Amino acid sequence: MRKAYTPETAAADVEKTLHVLGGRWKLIILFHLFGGKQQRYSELERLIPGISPKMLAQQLRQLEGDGLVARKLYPQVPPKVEYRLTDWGQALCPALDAVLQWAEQKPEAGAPCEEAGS
Amino acid sequence: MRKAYTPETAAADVEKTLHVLGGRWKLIILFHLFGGKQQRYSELERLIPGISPKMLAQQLRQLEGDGLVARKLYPQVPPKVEYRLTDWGQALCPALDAVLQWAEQKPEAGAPCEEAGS
DNA sequence: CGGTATCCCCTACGATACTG
DNA sequence: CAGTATCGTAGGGGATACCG
Repeated sequence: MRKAYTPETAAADVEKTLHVLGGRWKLIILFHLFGGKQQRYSELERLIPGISPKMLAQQLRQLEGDGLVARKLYPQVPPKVEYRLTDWGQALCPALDAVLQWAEQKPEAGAPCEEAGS
Repeated sequence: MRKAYTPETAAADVEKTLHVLGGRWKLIILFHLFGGKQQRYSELERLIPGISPKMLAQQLRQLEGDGLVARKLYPQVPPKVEYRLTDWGQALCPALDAVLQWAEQKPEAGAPCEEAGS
């Protein structure tokens, strides 16, 4: 059974969730990891033009801390680190798809739907 | 047929969409309008403790500009304004529900799922 | 009643230099 | 290779006062 939501609790829960995705680069990182892809730190840096090492590391740490991304360190020299999605992180995909589908439904600015009704 | 997405375009589209919901109070406002509810400005102010008139007006303007909320002005004195969701705004509900369902799936911190696998 | 206008602050973000 | 440390900035948000 689902939780019972009031406007406040529902909003707070969604807000907390969106905060997890709220970083400037997090979605880009996630989309580079969807589908079971594993990427090294330097690979992500290359795939995401414009990101600074500080931001990449920070966003990855936060995603890791929030349980979306798993970090695998190979104890060798030179160091090697791979990032992948956790099961839960991968499970984000359908939810984001729902968001995208909603965005695609947006009526054009000049569409007669909303204006006609009033 | 759905659009074709690369990691960049998908991330950018989701980002744009989440930006629409990104204000500090927007989700709270939306959840107070879901289900066809109409609310006056002062009613929203009362329903949302802590919000300042500036923020309420600003967030409503942005939601209106993004096409989620419709503003209905009754030209009378004293003035009366009612806010409701557009059809598209109401259609957000299932997408947010998908997000909430995903959030509810989050495994507990100590759960053995992720640790055991590696 | 239903808002603006103004001022201040804080945090996310960016650039750059450096390190185990 | 895979990161930290440090400094600087922009704008989103909060408190308050005022207006048609």
